[in-house]
Order: sequence, then structure tokens, then C-alpha cells
Amino acid sequence: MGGGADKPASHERILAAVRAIPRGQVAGYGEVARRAGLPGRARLAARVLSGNTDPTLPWHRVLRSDGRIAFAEGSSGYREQSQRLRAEGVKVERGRVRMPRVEADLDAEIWGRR
DNA sequence: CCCGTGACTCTAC
DNA sequence: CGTAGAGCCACGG
Repeated sequence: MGGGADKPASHERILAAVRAIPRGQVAGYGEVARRAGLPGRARLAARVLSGNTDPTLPWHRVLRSDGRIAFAEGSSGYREQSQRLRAEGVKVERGRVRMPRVEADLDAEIWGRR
């Protein structure tokens, strides 16, 4: 058996990771890929989203690592994403969203933030 | 097989 | 906080 085609599986995992993002929250491409079990495949995540056809997929919750929208400012995708995010209560300023770094979260976990 | 392109990321300045 | 350069992965020509 050998199957071969493991690419579709990766795509599915990426999509699952995106669907797993709670409403009102956001995640980076790299973060999504990592959650999908595909570390270092941030670009793959972006490619999957670019080719996604599922209208129920919360693709708008996926941003760059910096919290910046991946689309070019002024483009339709950029506007749609920012609008969708705002509709969920996410604050989008200057095409960017407050992206809490995992590192900071770990710091809080270790040092005990309050 | 080489090259260009892209909804990316990290480091350095 | 901003830009610039190099790295990386997947794909089509």
C-alpha cells in the first residue's frame, strides 16, 4: 500500500487547526501549521487558505506572525478580513491586530501573571 | 532540473 | 517601532 498522497492529509490538518480557532481570537500562519503538526510550514498554511473553498472556514482569524493582515493594504481580501475580525470584536488598527506572543504567554505561565 | 512567485518567519540594524 | 535581507516550503512553467 503505499499510499503516497499524504499532502491532502496535511491540508486537512491545517484546515482543522484553523477551524479550531475560537471566535474573536486570532492565530498566525506558523502557529496554525504548528498546531496542525506541521512546524515550519507556515507558507503551506497560507497556500491552503488561498486554495480553500469552504465558506464556513474562519480564515479571517489567521494573520501573520506580527499580527498584520497578510493581504496588501487596500485589497479586497484585506478589507474583508479586517471587517470580519471587527465583526467578532477583534480590534484591528492600521491593518494590525494585537498578537500576544507565545513567548510572553509562556513567561506569564512560568512567572505567574495576574 | 532550474527559476520565479507567494495569504510566511526570523534576525539584524 | 520601522525597514531590509536571507531562509524556507510548495508549485507551476
